[in-house]
Amino acid sequence: MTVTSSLTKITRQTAEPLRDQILQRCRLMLMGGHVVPGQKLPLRPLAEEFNTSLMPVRDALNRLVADGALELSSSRTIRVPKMSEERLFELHEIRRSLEGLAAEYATPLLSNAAIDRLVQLIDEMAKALKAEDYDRYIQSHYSFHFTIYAAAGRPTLMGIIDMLWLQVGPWFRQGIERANAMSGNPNATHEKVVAALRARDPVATRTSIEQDVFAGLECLRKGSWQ
Amino acid sequence: MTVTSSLTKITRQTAEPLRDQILQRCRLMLMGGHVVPGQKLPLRPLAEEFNTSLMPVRDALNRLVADGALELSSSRTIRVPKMSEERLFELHEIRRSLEGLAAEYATPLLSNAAIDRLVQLIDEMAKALKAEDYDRYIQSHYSFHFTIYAAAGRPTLMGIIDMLWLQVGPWFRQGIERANAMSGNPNATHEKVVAALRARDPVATRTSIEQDVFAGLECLRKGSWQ
DNA sequence: ATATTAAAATTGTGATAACAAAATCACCAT
DNA sequence: ATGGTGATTTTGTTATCACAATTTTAATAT
Repeated sequence: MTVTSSLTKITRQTAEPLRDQILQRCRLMLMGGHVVPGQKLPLRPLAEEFNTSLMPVRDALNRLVADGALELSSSRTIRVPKMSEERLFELHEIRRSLEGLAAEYATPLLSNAAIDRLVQLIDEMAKALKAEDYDRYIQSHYSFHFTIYAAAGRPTLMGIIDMLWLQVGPWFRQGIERANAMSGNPNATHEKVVAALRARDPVATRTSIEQDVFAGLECLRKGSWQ
Repeated sequence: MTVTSSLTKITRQTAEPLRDQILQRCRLMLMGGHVVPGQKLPLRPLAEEFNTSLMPVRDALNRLVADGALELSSSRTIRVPKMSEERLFELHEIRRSLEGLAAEYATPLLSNAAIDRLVQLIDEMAKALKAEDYDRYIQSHYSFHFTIYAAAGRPTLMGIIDMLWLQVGPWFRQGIERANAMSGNPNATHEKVVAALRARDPVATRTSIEQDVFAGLECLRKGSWQ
């Protein structure tokens, strides 16, 4: 039995440290929901799957612990955190505040071409939902939001938002899957965001992003996140 | 020549990892402004000063890099970041947003005893300024703010705020020293915060904390942060 | 069957060593 | 003095190993 499913080996590329390659892999696993809350991530089995020594795995996982995406249990084993209703709520409060801020700043700065791309991404999300291709949905959804946040030109702010997404990641997929089954429309708020951006109305953009974040919270809190 | 001034050695305590002890030391150095922006922090000399091997130092410093408190230069040496006016502004935007949020939530939760303690801390800050004891000022100032934020009962939010303070730390001291020389009164906003808390007025608390954050920014941006 | 306990395996932490890349220094020519 | 050039040192990264603590497993007694 492997720690994670289907990991291809890490190969030594000049310049890029193994640690960073492993970190990127782990980030994708978390963001994509390919990981079970509460699951242990022991260093040695992971290192064996990646075909490296302990050290780069240790570095990558410690980084994710620092970001709150993983946690050190009482006995120091590294685990995917479980979610409490309080933590879920808190994460979305912070998300609302910071993503609203980023969206507001992005409003005058986003190019028309970028806004067109947002429309494409909304379409892609809808298609992915219909096809129940949740990996693609999650990818498009991430692109939609971070296309906006990147335009704000606030690297530290974007880093923190990214950190928050990483913490919500493991629960996002199941929330989307359930919402899709219940035939809700997770794209309604996205269209409001685009409309506000088109109108170049910073406050409206902020408000619609805030609504989107809280719609996402509702989506998640209806399920079992234990 | 040593990397940092006057570091006592780290001794192996059962239970607490060396990494965490070193991390705590480095955090105090950064928060206290006992570190020069742009300064290199090479692993081996630091490990020698702490009397440990590379590994726990490496872990602690990598953690601080993850938090944005230190940076990896192009050639991978770890350094105390320099500050640009943009980054300073961005950090304070985020601080305003999140510390305002935390203060608002703390308003109904802070005990009367805690509010009394805040008044004591304001007094302590004033005395420390008069005595030009900036270490004590920084300590009291930190306690003042985080007594409030801790009461909000939002651990993730507090962690992010703490991370932001760590990033501003190296410039905070010189800002305070200069403001003190110019005989400004950095405590005026603190008294407004206490008044708002006494009145149990969440919006007023938020507003006064936001004002305090931006007063702090003004304090810093007047100087040379390069 | 169930609880207890001891042995075995597994875990993260930390030390040491090897390595390549980068930075530094010394030396020399101009 | 100044600029270049090669040798030396210093750097972070990674591998390997030792260790104590925890977890798991297995055996035993009730």
